Amino acid sequence: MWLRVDARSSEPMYQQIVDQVKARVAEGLLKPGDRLPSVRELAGMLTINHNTIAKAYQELERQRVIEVVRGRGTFICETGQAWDAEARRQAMVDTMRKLVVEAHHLGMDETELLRLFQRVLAQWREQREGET
Amino acid sequence: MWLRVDARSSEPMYQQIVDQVKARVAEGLLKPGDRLPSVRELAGMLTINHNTIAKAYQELERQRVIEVVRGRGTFICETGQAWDAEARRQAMVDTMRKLVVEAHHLGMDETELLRLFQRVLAQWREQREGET
DNA sequence: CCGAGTGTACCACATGTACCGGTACACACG
DNA sequence: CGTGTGTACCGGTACATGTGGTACACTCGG
Repeated sequence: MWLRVDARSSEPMYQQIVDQVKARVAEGLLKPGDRLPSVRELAGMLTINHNTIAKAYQELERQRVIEVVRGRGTFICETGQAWDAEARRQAMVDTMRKLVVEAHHLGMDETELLRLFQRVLAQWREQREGET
Repeated sequence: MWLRVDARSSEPMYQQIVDQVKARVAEGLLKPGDRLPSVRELAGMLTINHNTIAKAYQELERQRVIEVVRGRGTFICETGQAWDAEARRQAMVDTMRKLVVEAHHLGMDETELLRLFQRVLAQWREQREGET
């Protein structure tokens, strides 16, 4: 199974689902048109309430990751269709700024920070190619 | 004044204080040995409760950003003394991974993402040099 | 020594919100 | 109509946040 949730995590279960689905899409394991399990089906698999799944799906739909068709199911949709792209891009910049500050407090050089980021990018590329 | 808090922000006020102090330190506007206002003094300036300031200071002390001397005040201490450096470094890696996923969903290439990060770094360096 | 100023440790309380579950409803398809 | 889909609503629990107040321990200068 490509989905796992931990009820004891500090991160809420619905958020874990959101993150994992987004990651699978980014990795290419979930492609546009693919259908996700129904809320009750997935709830049964994970033995949690279907409302928790529904909340995750609603968030994913808000982010234009999935498309919901009442009575039929939910499907992965094309990427790059985000309506709030500019706001989310700005949020990424804010996150990066915080990374720079945090790096400084950990005694990391700017060069080290950049190298770390490049390493994360490289690992991502490896994993993505390995699973495809 | 180098500190501003917004009570209506989704981010708690004590967290805003923590982030801003850390940013000022990283920028070099606050240097090791500099003294912060007392909890009651800063509370008066921002017209919020002293307990909120105390919470921010405790968090800053936990992260080894400031040093507390009972009866004297709080002072910026040297950087690179973090005790949980490894855990915080790992948290940075997790943040970077999420950035990669988010970039993909916004239709950003890995090259674009890297360039954006480099630009943030460059802006940071400019601002830091301009204010010093 | 005393007092003012410092951070700290409590407490009680109100507020808002996140989280999750149960139930019932609305829609699509065959 | 029945089954399967997502959705809306309500409620309970828990937690985070912020406030106000009080008291305590410490440092320093008078």
